[in-house]
Amino acid sequence: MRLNAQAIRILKRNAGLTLTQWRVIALLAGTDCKNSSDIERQIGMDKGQLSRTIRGLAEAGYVKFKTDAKDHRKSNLKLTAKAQKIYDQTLPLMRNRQRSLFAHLDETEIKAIYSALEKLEGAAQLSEDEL
Amino acid sequence: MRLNAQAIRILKRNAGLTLTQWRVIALLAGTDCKNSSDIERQIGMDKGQLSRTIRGLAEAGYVKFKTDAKDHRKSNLKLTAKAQKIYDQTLPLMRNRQRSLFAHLDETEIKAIYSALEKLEGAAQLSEDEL
DNA sequence: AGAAAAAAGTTGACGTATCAACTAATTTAA
DNA sequence: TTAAATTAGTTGATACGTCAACTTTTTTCT
Repeated sequence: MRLNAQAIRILKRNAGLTLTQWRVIALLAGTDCKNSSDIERQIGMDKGQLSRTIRGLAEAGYVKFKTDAKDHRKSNLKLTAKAQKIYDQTLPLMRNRQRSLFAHLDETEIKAIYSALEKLEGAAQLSEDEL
Repeated sequence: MRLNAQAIRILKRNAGLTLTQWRVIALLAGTDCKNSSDIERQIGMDKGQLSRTIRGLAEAGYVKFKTDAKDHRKSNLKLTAKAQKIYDQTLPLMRNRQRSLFAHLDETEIKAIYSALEKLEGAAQLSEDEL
């Protein structure tokens, strides 16, 4: 989407990260998400893509993972210091962008968008049989 | 996007087409677009993807193309009878879907969405320097 | 306890979006 | 008229989104 083009450039130039890499790092840094499934639940991202993204982050030295002691299916993720540093540096940039994007919309518009998108998603989930 | 999931299923099941293939066929059938650049201008689709989509359509026997007599860079596209038939069969299905999607939104919401998306696109095009 | 179901992750496949470099043909402008 | 710029289209690369099949481990149910 064009809407993300700016974010993508910022991330690439300032952090050397892709958008999905950023999202994962941001969730690990800023929420209590600990493993792949937590992230999946939080943002509804595909398991498969998540798996590959995390592997990429691990290979690039941004996360380490260790199998959960109690549930051997899970592996708990932890950001490295390197990742934490980049996160701290990059977050303000992303916040600014977010602000400047939504600065052009008034409250009504923002509400309308969210409500309309919700309805559209709902309608989009009807099965074809009902058409 | 999830919003397209339904369209994708309809196209796959009823026409054996992908979404981009459908879009190209629909433009060739329903507008005066004649070549790749026309389509590009009409829906802002990427040249490269367009080129590959058209090649795919040609290989599947949906379009034929012939170099323009006056401008040898252009190739004029023409739907085959096969494509035209599928288009005629599929258009009603897609129209129904479109209607049922937007049926859930009132006039105000639709306007708000369009206006908000326009503003967002505008804001998204500012260069990072202005942040 | 043992079978069946569910959850966590991995991997493969395909489609879509975007950017960039490139060739060939045409237009423009010096 | 010739050199430079533009336009049409192709090809390669990378990222993203979604679906499906599969393994391993845990939970549920009887």
